[in-house]
Amino acid sequence: MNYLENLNKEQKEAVLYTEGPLLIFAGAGSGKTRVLTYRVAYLIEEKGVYPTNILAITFTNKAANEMKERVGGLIGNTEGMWISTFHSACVRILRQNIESLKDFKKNFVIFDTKDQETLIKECLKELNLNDKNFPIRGVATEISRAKDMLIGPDKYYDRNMHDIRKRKLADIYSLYQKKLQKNNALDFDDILNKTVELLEQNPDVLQYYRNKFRYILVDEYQDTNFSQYTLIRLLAGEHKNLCVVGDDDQSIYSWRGADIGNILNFEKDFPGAKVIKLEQNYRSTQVILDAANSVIKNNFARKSKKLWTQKSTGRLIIYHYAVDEREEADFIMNEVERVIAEERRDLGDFAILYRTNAQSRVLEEACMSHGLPYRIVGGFKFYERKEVKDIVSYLRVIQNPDEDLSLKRIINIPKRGIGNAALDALTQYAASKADSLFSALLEVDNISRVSPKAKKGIKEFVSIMSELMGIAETEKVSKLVKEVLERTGYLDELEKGEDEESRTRAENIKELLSATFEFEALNENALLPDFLEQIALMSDIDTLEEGKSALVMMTLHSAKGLEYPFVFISGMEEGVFPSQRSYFEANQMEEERRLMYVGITRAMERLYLTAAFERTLYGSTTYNTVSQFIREIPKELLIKV
DNA sequence: GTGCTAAGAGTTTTT
DNA sequence: CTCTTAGCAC
Repeated sequence: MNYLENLNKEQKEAVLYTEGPLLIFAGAGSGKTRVLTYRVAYLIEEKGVYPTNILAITFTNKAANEMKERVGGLIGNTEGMWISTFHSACVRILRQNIESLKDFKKNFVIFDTKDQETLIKECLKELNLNDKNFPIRGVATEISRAKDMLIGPDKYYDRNMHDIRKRKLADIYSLYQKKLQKNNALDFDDILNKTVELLEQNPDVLQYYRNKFRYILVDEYQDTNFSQYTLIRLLAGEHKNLCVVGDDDQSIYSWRGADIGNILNFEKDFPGAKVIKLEQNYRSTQVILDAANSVIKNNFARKSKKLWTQKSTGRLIIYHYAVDEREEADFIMNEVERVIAEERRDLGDFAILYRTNAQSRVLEEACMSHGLPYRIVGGFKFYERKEVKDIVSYLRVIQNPDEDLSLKRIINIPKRGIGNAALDALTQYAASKADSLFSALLEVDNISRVSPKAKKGIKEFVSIMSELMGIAETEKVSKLVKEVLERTGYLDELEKGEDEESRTRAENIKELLSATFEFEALNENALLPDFLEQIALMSDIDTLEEGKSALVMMTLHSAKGLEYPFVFISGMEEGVFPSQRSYFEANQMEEERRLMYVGITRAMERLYLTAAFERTLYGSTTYNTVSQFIREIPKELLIKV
């Protein structure tokens, strides 16, 4: 196989070592994706492994698609292989098997963060708890952390009996789970947890998938949480043909439950595991690597490794200390323009990174005033916009009429004269019959407390919905969305509005429609559940189109796995980066440092670090000192301009 | 039941 | 500072 010639000694070893547990420590830019894709190709072409016996897990859909493409490039096609994120793979397993868990039906929907918050709010109300003592986001995080650890409501209660507040939290958690079940909905965490539950409780299902996935690869293993780890152990526990790739220095998701211990303990978990370190970097210049190495060596909790390259020393790192954030942004834009003019580079060669999304605004304004085309990853989420979510809610009710949450959202959109009074009566009626809100709508004639006006509206709504449900059976998603827009009069109403806002909303709706066409072009026989799943599990970075000639801006987190010839890291100030909130704990500060390490190693040719003396963020002005991470870079690597 | 205004709360990172 | 929510008047 001639393509093995393209690999260095360690990479080759990693590709050829196919049987038994293998841990690959892959430093930034060390050709990790190349190893993974060659490994898959090698398994199939040389070892005669069936594509259907391969499971490759990545963290984003973007990474999964990239891997599919590259494997396809090596061996022709990737049919039969499962190359996907944890979440997509689990949804796929659950769609087949969730009914053996009894609590859920095949047509379940996925609740995003916003839906979760709405549901928790309902729980608080029912339990007479106020959101002062139980801030919704805080409760959501607490529940999510418990779920990451596979701790259910009962176990959570048992563990925290001594703590009055946490006992209440256990009540919320428990009610929250009941409500999810009633809505026939899973949140992000449950997608993983229910899969674990399914496999643990059904030996035959587990055996099926163990036999099916003879070879398992997991990318970004340092970012796995306990439930993902458990899932992998379940699937790989028998044959142990498990290859995990990761870099403890790039673990930046502990706040999401990721446990760096999973990668550090791999050799204990899988005795006899082979360990390979990839330290040769193919991405960056020596200067950039020296900076990265010297920053990360301040961390204690890590496996020692050192990136090196055969590339030239490269240019020094440019550090600019600006007066304020506007001047900082201006400096960046001027520099971009200068380099483009003098060195004939493309705008797409530049990326600007920052710690928080809130920092993007000034940069965006600067791009506009300089007339530079730009793309921002994240921040605004297309599918969380009001108008888009409205239409998606229609689709969700069509797929799963049990889902009260979306139903409540859309029942009076556009206005049908169904107000709170009617909704209360309906909710109570549904509760008394322990049935869904939708079923109460069908029996509205039996509910005396609903006004005639509301009854008329409800009947109208029900008839529209049943028509749409019929359409969903036979038609494609794009056609369905069109019908939703038409029959509900949603788009009409927006187009009547003369103001700017109505116009952008109408545009967003049209964008949603074109998203359905795109979806159909890529997924031939895909149906409504597939579409809803895709949009629910889509991450910001998945929407980044590559090869476009535009300046890219994103958070440091989003930038992981990407590379750009020119990288700017802005807001290099204490309190901004590292973030204020990381001061309390040493391991949080180490995580910030890893984030810095990730940021630095995105740069191929040149790195810029910028800070501002005065910064206005969230309406108040602060004066911060320069980030400690700049001081951790040897002076001789920096030029101050 | 709808629509407006005023006050209040929350701002790290996200599958 | 901005977005959301709650309360009030029609």
